[in-house]
Parts: sequence; C-alpha cells; structure tokens
Amino acid sequence: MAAREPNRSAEQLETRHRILREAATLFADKGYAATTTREIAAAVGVQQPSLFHHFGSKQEILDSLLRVSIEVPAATLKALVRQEGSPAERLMAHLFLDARHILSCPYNLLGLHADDVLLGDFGRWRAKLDELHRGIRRLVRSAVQEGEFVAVEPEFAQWTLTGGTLAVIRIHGGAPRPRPDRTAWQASRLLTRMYLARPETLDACQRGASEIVDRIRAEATPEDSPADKPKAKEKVKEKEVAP
Amino acid sequence: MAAREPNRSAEQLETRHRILREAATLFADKGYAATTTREIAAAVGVQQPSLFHHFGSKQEILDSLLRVSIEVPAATLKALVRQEGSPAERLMAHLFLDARHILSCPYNLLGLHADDVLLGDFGRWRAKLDELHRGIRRLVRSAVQEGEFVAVEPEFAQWTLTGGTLAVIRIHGGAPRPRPDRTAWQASRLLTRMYLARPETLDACQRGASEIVDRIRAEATPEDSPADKPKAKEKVKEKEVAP
DNA sequence: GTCTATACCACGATAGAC
DNA sequence: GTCTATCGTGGTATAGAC
Repeated sequence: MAAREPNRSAEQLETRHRILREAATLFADKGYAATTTREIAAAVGVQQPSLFHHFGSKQEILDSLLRVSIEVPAATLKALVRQEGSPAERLMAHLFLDARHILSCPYNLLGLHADDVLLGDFGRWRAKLDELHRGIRRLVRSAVQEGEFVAVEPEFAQWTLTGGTLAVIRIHGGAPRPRPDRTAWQASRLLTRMYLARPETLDACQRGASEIVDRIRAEATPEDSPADKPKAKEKVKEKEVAP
Repeated sequence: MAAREPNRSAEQLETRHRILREAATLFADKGYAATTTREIAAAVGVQQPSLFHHFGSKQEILDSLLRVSIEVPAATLKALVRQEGSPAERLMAHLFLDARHILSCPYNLLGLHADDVLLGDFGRWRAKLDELHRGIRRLVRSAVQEGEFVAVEPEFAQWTLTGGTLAVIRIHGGAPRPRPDRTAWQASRLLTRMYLARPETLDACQRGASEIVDRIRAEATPEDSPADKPKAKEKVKEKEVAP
C-alpha cells in the first residue's frame, strides 16, 4: 500500500518538525528577533517562502515552540499543587519534572526564555510564565515558613531556581540525552540543596519528591507514557519519492 | 566662568549617558535585536538620527554597555586569582563583587547577557565572557577537589552561579540600590551555600571572602574608591542654558 | 508542497539646514 | 547638537507557476 503516491501527510509533519527543530536551535543561538526566516529555511534545506506553507508567520513558529516550552511545565505545576507532600518535596518534584522535560524535548528551548520573546505580541505566554513563577514563589514561601528552607526572598529563589533549569538547557542543549532521569535528579538535588535548611535531609526530600513524581505520572498519562523509553524517530534525514 | 556659552561637553556627556541608560533598559526588556534606534531615541526624547551624533552605530551603543558589563567583572576576577584564600572564599568574593557591581551600576545590564548579543559581530566580548566563565569553573573545580564543595560539574555550577547573578539583576533592575553591600552579600551567601560541603562553614567563608574583597579594593582603587558612598549625580534631570 | 519572483515595509544610517 | 528629509538594505510575507 501507499505505493501509488508518497505519504504526503507524514512528509508534511516531518518538514514541520524539522522547521521547529532548526528554528529552536537558531533562536537559542541568536535570539528570536535576530534570526531570519531565510536562515531557518537554509537550515531546513528549503527556500524561504516554503516555511509559510507550514506556518502562517514567523511568530507562529515561535508560538508552537512556546507551547511546548511553557504549557507542559505549567500543567505539571498545576498537578503538583494538588499532591500531598511538604513544600520542599513538591518544589523538588517540580524541578525534576522541568529538567526531565527539557532533557527529553527534541527542541532546544533555551532561546524561548529570552526576554525578546515574552513581550510584544506574546503576552499570552508571558502571563502563563508569570503564573508558573508565582507558583514557584508560593512553594518557596511555604517552605521558608515551615522551616524547611533557610530565609530567602521568594523572588530571588524563584529566579535562581528557574535559572538552574536554564543551566540544564545550556549544558544539554536540544538533542535528547541518554539518561535524562539521572541528570534531572542531579540538577534538582543541587538546586534544592541550595535552600534546604538542613542539607542532610536532602535524601529524604528526594524520596518524597520521587513519590510525588510517580503519582503525577500515573494520573497524567493513563493512556501512554512515551517520554520514558521509545527514542524512535531520530535519524530520519531524507526521503525519496518513488522513482 | 562659563557664562559665555553653555557647557557643551557636559551636556553631551549627559545625553550620551541617557542614551546608554535608556538603551540598556530597552535591551533588557526586549533584547538588542528587537530594539529599534527609533525606540531608543523616543525614550531619550530626541529624534532618531540624533543618536548617531553620539554613537557611530547601534552596535557601538551596545559595545559601550558591554564594556561596563564584562570588563569590570573580568578585571576583578583577574585580581582575584592573585589573592590568597581558599577557592570557595575567592569564588564567594567574586560573587559578591559581581553582584555589587550590578547593584551600583546605573544601567540595567540584564539584556547584555542575552545570546543575541554575544554572537555575530561581538566575538570580542564573547571571548572575554568565556574567559570569565572558565575562571569560575576553575575555582569550582578547585573547591570540589579540596572538599570545600560537594561534587558538582563545574559547568553546571558556573551556569547556576552566573544565573544567580542574573537573578540579582532581574530583581534590582537598573537604578542603584540603597544598601548594595548588604544585598550583594545576601546573594553571594545563598549562592555559595548551594555547593558548600559543610554549610555551617558559610560564615567563616564569608569572613575570608570579605578580607579578599578588602584587599582587592585597596589595590584596585588607590586614588579613589567612589563606589562606596558618594551617591551623587542622581537627580540631574534637565539643564537650562543661560536666558 | 516547493519553487521563483516580487511586493512592501521598517530598519539603520546619511545629508545638510539651522 | 539637534532637526527634517531621505536613501539603501534586508526583513517578512504573498502570488502564482509547477
């Protein structure tokens, strides 16, 4: 089957995916505004106007990436607040899930946290991101009040912690990593330790966080949990139509 | 004296300073590439071509800001490596001096750390910044080897620590702060604590760092140390020529 | 779905009067 | 030193053939 004509829809998805991938890398390197549609097209290997068959505008490309970058963490944070567990445990769970998301994401999300992206016509995403930051600050405040964390301004803690997530992106770029869980736990351990009043409780905190993560994963993906293993769909570079 | 004609050079410096100030704020908000010279001019209150009397190009404005943003920290780090003290103490001294510099700088340096700034025609600054980061990684590595720090990848530590400095900028923006020393010590304490193997040694570490800072200040500014108190030159908003 | 050709606009920068 | 007027370039996006 499908010998009659090439699988057009699969091909389109493939091109669309490659546009997002190359655009994300360029945005990470040079920023959104400094990246031209010609550069994106050249990286993908098509002519510049061809991009506009897949996306209505340059902003729409960015929009698709922002959806990946912001909506997933926002959803997991929302799931977090409904979970049991101490503030520090829940915060650590969030840090882990955030790092985990980055490490398994096929796009380099670094450029999407730049400031030129989140103003202008992107108020929608800015608002979502602010909500995310507020949630983190709330967890920090609780942890400080309950004595789990040392005294720290929630805003400072929030920026250092989200900055820590950026550090994960900087080091591991796009390109999914071999052992994302291990790396994500390492990062979240160090970041949590930063404010833990009694650092010797870090292991216990991680156990609590791990349970929260398990519960969220169980309730969030009842149908499938494809982020864990598959690793398929990586090396498909070129296709040939029937001769 | 000087009644004959208005002090032209002082006026020029004033306009030049305001251009840098407004440009820095806009770069911090929207990124360098996304900021237009018309916006800068509007913020300053002049017409767009007037900028080009003070700066040869838009890049030259950025260049002047990068000089402030990168050369000062690079110089202090260079001074640091010649000082006595343990790696953790020297690193803490660097974190303090960096935060201190930001808090007393009249420009919002946030946008200058964006990636769109440090590629393209700004290889010179990129190289300087890389050197700075390498110096930090070297200190981290030493601190880990000597057991002062927990085991951590130097690259991750470097990005979280420089990210912490960015957090200081994000919170305190441009505009010099009332008690910069206090704020800078708070930030550097929290950031150092993140990796300190024995957090209870934080106070001792700060004492060591403080001594290093004093020595650097003594040798770096033999003629004057104007960063500490003066606070002058703040509210000069408008001038009037002789009627 | 990709191509070539091109419209259209906003940007950085210059010229020259005041 | 600032203004008005304007140039040339390079950007996003569209039209229409294949």
